[in-house]
Amino acid sequence: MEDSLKLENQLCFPLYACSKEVIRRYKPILDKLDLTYTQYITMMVLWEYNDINVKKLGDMLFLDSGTLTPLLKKLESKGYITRNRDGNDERNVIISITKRGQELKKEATVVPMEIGKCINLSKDEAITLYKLLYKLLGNMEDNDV
Amino acid sequence: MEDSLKLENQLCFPLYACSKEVIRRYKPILDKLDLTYTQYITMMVLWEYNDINVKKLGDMLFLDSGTLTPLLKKLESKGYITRNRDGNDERNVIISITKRGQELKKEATVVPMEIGKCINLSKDEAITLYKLLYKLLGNMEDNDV
DNA sequence: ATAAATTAAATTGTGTACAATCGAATTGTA
DNA sequence: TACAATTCGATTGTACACAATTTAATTTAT
Repeated sequence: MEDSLKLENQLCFPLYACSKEVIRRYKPILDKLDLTYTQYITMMVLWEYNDINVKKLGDMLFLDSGTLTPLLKKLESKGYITRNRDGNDERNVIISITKRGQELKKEATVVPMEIGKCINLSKDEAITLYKLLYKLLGNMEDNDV
Repeated sequence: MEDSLKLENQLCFPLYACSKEVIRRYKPILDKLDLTYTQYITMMVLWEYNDINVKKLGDMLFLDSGTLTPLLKKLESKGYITRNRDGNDERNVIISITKRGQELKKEATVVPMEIGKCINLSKDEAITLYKLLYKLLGNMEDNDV
């Protein structure tokens, strides 16, 4: 009972530590693209979908407008995206990737491999971890919708 | 090749999202103790060791002095810890738990169970996830020491 | 048709995170 | 024993993260 308050018996702590450490490994790689990790995952969504509004982007990335608004303004100032109100519904701001943003994808192709090297898990381990993390994400979503 | 830059094919992203979501589940529980998540894991170390210097605390929590210094000052202002220079080596600041900090542990005993409810993984799944996360942490440490 | 409710983004405020740098204390070495 | 290198904590600056609130636009219900 007492032991449940030991750091080593927590599941959340290694989750938190791993997340931070992996992101720290991204930094020197992403520095070359002049992107932070959060900007990088935002660009990943746009590389796939080209256009998306802030709300949907936030749902996909688990981020709210307080985080995204300044981040998107920064990406806009770098010329990777544009921000425009939706003519059909002026409440929405549609984020669109620019040509320059598209081009950035080519430079980013090396990133996943570089990260894979320092992650250094077997295919099986990576798949197991991946599935458990998504299961956990799903469990938590069930719990508060 | 192209697909490696899709969000859904990343291992880091669910790690990052899970970490944030779990910590968000801690918030309403820890609010009752007037602790943030980072303050909570700091207290967990002190509940176990009573005294520790900032350097060792940072090594355990994967946090640096830039994060810990203001956080420890806040815990000090709440009366849960004290901060004193080490007489033997004035470079070190020793963090010690106070009586009030010890008492907080009793109130915190419910926290792990509350969190367990929303994590909602089987024992086996939790153990597998735990081991994989620590393995990953280990792999990354090997890679840059 | 219009007031009330809802929705989306932006803003504000607090709290991390961490790289880079600084200053004081300590240690290693010529 | 000086003095260079190292170590530790604090500080500064940038970038999230998110709760709570605000503002504007849209939808719903009367």
